[in-house]
Amino acid sequence: MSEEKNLNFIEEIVETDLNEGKYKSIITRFPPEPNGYLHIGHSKSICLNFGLAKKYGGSTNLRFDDTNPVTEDTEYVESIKDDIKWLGFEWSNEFYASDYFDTLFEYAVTLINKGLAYVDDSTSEEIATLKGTPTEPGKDSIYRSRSIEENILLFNEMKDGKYKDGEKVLRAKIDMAHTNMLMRDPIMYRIKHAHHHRTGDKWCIYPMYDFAHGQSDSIENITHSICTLEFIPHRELYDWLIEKLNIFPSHQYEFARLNMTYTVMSKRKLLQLVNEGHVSGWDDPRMPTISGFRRKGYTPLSIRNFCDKIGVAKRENLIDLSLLEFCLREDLNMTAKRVMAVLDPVKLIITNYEEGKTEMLTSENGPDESLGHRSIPFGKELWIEREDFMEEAAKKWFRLAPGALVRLKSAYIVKCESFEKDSDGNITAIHCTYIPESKSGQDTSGISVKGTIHWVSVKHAATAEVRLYDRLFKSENPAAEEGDFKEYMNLDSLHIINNAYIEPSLTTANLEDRFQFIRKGYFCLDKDSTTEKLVFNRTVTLKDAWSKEVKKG
RNA sequence: UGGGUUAUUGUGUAAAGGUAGCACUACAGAUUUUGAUUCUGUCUGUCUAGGUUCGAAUCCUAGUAACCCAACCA
Repeated sequence: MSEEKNLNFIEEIVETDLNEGKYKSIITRFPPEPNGYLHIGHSKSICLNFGLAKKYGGSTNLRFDDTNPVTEDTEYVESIKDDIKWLGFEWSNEFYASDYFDTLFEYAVTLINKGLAYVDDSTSEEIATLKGTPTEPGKDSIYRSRSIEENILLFNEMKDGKYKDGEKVLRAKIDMAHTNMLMRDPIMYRIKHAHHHRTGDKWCIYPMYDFAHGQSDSIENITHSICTLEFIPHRELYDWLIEKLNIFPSHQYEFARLNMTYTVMSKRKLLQLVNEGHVSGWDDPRMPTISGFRRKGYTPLSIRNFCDKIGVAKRENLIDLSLLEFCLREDLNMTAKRVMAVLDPVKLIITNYEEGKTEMLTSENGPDESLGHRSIPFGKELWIEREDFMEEAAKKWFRLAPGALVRLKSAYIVKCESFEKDSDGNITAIHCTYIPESKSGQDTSGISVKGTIHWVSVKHAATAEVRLYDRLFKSENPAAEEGDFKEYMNLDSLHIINNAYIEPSLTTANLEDRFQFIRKGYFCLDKDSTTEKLVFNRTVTLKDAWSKEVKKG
């Protein structure tokens, strides 16, 4: 019945559940821990969870998994909300695991009363030792046989702050010889005399992930609790707790997390890059964080399309960065306004053009008519790109060289007559003549040229700082390399151009605007911009067939 | 050496016993006032070995490889 739909395995599960009447509608959740910024991997999960609810008419909760007060902060809560909104999703409810601390405490008491939980006074080392290894069974703690009454008393004392951090824990009583390590009497509660960003100092005991997550899902009537592969072993415990507590049976499903070439995706590693100053912050445009991509000029649509294309499955993957860039260019190509900017300038002088004359030329803002037109000032002296001139033309060279003709975009065809060099051999000026009949849009010259180059009028140019970003890592998969992942960083990942020349229309650019600097790439204004100094970030380069031609030799 | 999960072209993902498809990448060509875009075309694949079947990526058996699990993290 769904032959042409090509559903992913989770959509198939949802459709089956819906068709069989297991649920009337579905509820999913996105459950970040507020201890860091969201990255592109999270956007896969966000698109999956929110996308599922949208597709099947359900709803999605945003739930902060804030069970560890020492690593969490409201700064992260705010950034996470911003990122999800920016991506274009709306949650039905904003919840916190900490909303359920009272309920969770009652659940723990229930388990104690059923003889399924006990207070253990062992140190963490003792607990680790008695836990055994994957190949050897663990051993029971001497505290495992405490009476229900004693456990209730002790657990309440834990809550009341009678004990110091680490003195006692509450554990589920399952099976110390279980083949699944997580079932060997997992810790449910630990003592942490720490200030929580939401509950303040109300609690000094906090539930572990396993004792909070499934129950939170259950409380919210989550039908499909979707997480990544490394949580597969947790599912058995997830189900065990729901069964013993006899609460709404949410179900956990696991998919493979996103990995991408030339970057790292673990929060720990990203935090390290920030803390050690390898990048300027979580939103450094080289970071794979959502805020980093946003600052770099990525669009929400491009990221959503990307998440759509990569699919959802259970095998380990390493997605080509080029697919993300394809999705980006696909979007930007349709929407970005075309403008001209010269990043590495050299002066071009039109010897037969009237001194001091300014001509306003009309240029289209993009391939789509709806983007409209603008006028650009043209004059006798122009800045052009240094790399668009070659003293001795290479084969298949379509740009400027002595004697060669080239079209100045939206202006005239010029012919290179001569050039000047300084004592170091650098080109300092190029002298051309222009063909007055070749004016763009009213060309009667009958001349056709192979190359078109961009330019900015010297007299009218504004200046700007332009930041060119490259991949942060030289290795395709730095996390999988030998040694420290930071050894594989690309030390040349940021190139700053202090004085690029930009066409005057760019001086009124806004933060949300997207531009294509013709022939140079896509750019956007950076938040560091001031009225005195504009700063542009390169979002992504254009595809470049010429550089490949050059490499071929 | 225990348990769990996964193997389809360079990458990712479809095909639920019946033509191995799609996208990205790469390559070639056409168009182009962006060496962009657009358009056309080309290349490479079912982890291995057996078996069942008219027919196997799919079912069976035995291997192999990768990843996850021994935090009072999530």
